[in-house]
Amino acid sequence: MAKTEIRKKTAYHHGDLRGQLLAAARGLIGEHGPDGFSMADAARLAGVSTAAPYRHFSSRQDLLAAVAENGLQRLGEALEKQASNHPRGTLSSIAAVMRAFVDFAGSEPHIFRLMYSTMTHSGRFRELQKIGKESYGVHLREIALYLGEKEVNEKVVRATFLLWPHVLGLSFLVIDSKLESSDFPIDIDETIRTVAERLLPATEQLQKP
Amino acid sequence: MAKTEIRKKTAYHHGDLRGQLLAAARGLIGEHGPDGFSMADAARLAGVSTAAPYRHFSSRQDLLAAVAENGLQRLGEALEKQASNHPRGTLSSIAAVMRAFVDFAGSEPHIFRLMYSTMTHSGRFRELQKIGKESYGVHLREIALYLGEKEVNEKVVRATFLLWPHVLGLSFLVIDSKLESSDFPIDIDETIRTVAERLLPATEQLQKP
DNA sequence: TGTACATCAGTGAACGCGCGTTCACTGATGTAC
DNA sequence: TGTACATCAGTGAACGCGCGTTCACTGATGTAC
Repeated sequence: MAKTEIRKKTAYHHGDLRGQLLAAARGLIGEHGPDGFSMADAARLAGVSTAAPYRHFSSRQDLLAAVAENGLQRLGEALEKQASNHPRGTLSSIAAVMRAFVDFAGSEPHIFRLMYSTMTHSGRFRELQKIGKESYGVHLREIALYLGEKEVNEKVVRATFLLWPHVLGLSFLVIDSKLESSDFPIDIDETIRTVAERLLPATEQLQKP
Repeated sequence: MAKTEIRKKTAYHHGDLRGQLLAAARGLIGEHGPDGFSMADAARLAGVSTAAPYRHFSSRQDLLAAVAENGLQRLGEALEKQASNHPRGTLSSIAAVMRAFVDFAGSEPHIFRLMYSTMTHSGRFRELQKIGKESYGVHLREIALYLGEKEVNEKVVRATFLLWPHVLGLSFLVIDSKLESSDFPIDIDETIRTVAERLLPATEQLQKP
């Protein structure tokens, strides 16, 4: 009985077709971008008829959104993992989380871009935003710990919004190889550390108004 | 003769079809995103046969790249204009340029995203990068003036790369309405000023290694 | 100024293509008794 | 445990569609003499 339930989830007719389609889509998008991905290709890659995907995803958009969702989830896990490699709530854990974010963008540029553009325009906006907050939540938590705050209050949010844009921007610069093609070498870790050191103390200043 | 030369550029058979196609593409992309734009639609909007665009753009990709190029040019002009509204090389002119960048992104999200994704993947990479540098150049110049440097040297580039990611990141946050949906209100101008004030002095520190 | 020729922007019809999606179906798995 | 029925994941063929692009063409404009 227990065994049956497991099989129901992991191996039915085909195995885990939903998962395989997701993986296929991830691969195709990762290589050729969202435009270079088609429902038919994904089906072919999974070794299945072109109609099969519609048992698991209601449309192409739906599968695309699932890929974005999956990316956000993996991003969240990557941040969590890096955070756990450092003493919590220190400058170095904050920097590590920032760095992990940038690295994710650099290693999966197409997926990363998809994640951030799907957020805006998908019908699954809310779901995606919820998951987005999970990865964003890692930042919030580290900064709350660093500032010695017990909850995510206004101060913590403001401090996070001081660092967050920088991380996002760095990510896009990395994707577009702007740092490499700069006339002078830019060290990402150094930049991140400087930014964190300089900006976190500014939180007080921001709170007044 | 002079009149003839002018007409040659502005009004031939159709008028300025190239310009009208560009405008049509801009409109379509601005409303529905790059995916919601087709060569046929652009031609229809310009009131012309579906084959006509190919006299001016060799392919869909080519027209897309032209839209991106045009966007970068307009962005550069917008930055220039804002800079000229403030005393040069001051914190307020730097902040104004940063703000203008974010505003552009907010007012033309699809075009903005296209600009930054086409940069990476178009065959016209180099042209786009050159124009990209024109807008980036406004930042560089203001910061050079602020730091009292006579040329764009390493110090200036490093300082710019300390602010630049922040601007880019803020832009994407604005596009995705992350600032509005934040639990606490975030003031863009305030954020920008704080970042500039805190980060510019860090340039010295960065130079050592 | 007038005529003959060259140029080239825009036409309209057509192409092949691959895609997203639908449909009635089949057959393996799960369930009730 | 065995049988009859229900479920539903995957099939394979087909659809209509709009698109990007090509082609031989036409006719207005520009140019040489």
